[in-house]
Amino acid sequence: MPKRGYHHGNLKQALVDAALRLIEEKGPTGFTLSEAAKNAGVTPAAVYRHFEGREDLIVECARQGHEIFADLMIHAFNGGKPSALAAFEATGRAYLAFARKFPGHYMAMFESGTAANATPELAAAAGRSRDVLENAAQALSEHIPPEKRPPPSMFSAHIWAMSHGVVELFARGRPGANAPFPPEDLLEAGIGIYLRGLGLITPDT
Amino acid sequence: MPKRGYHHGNLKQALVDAALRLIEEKGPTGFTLSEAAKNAGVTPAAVYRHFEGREDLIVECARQGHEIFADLMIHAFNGGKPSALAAFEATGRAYLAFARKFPGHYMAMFESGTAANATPELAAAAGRSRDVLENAAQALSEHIPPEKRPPPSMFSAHIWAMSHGVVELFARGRPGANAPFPPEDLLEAGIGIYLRGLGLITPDT
DNA sequence: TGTACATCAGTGAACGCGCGTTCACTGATGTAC
DNA sequence: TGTACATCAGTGAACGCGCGTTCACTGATGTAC
Repeated sequence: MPKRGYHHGNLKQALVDAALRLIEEKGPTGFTLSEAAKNAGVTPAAVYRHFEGREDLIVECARQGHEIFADLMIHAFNGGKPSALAAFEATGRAYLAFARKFPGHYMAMFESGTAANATPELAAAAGRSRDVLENAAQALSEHIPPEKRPPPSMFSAHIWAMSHGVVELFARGRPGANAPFPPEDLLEAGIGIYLRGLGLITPDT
Repeated sequence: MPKRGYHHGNLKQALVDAALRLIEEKGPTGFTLSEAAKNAGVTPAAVYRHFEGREDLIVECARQGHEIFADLMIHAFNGGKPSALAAFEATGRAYLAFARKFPGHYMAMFESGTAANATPELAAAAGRSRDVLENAAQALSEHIPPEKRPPPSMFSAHIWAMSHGVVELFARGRPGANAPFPPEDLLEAGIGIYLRGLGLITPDT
């Protein structure tokens, strides 16, 4: 029901959406409160009815991102079924899918320079998505021969680092960036090699 | 010889240094031309004697970064001695050492959002440092059993992605970021597992 | 159903600020003779 | 060595701009009776 009179109806979310679009276009620091307000069809001053200021708006973007992220990852992991390995690989693919599908959220979460503990709400959401990753690593870790088993948190840090690196270096529309391979393939192959190094995939697989 | 009269003497480099310090402190977009000029003890207008503008100054920072980077990596690789593997691992460590020691350069190169081909000089420097990485990967790649040998450019992309990811996620002084391990150890272990997955390290090593 | 009124969610004008950039200028330096 | 002069490398004032934020305000909505 798009009334669009004096009152907006759902301005808070409209501002978040506008901010996300701007972050996606110009990066987290290229976005301005005034422009977000304008894109939402509203005066800059109206923003202060819903947020404390510019920073607070970015924090809300990041928070929503973490919620979506955690949900997607939980769904992909699927309780470790059908196998710990398959679930783990699905989780890796979900990471990249999230970065691709929600670039504004991704940037707000990991590239905005906002402290992960800016607000209790953000800290909680960020903790939740970190836990998902670590749980997936933990579950898989039990299938690793003990003598070559790294701590699960190191394990998940490796996967996270490679995923993040692929996103930043090869999955962005950076001008002049020549992605040698589709990022999905690149990441899947990289994780595959890594897991083989842990003895989780047999050489003949 | 610090004369410091009306003429500065080496303003161009002083501006680059000031810009790098600011980028390091506040990120690539938090830096302003005016502030860089002030830090170099000079009027903003003086910058235009040496650079076309703000963007041009960042590009020069990135260019110098790529030169240093390539030199360091070439030195670490050391022509593949004493062994392709050892040289490769030294190169990986050099990557992280560079990011740690020259954070301003690193950010200007990889996080500033400037096109890699903004100027021919920058493109040349960036190409040079990319080639170093790929050559190291190429040399090592010949020791991989052919049936599990990925294209060298994919190989180097994996290592680069993991290195970059470790830098971004765990080696920054991000507030609220709890690095579970020293980044050096994290990266070394990660690359070790990856190389084992390629059959380059025997399980007993 | 109608009216009075409190509350909510916007407006729009104003502010002070620092930015990037331009311009005519001037002090310092280097060179020719 | 001294002088005239071209060139270089800076100054400082000015500009227009968009920013984040504040403030008193007002139109729209919801609720009590």
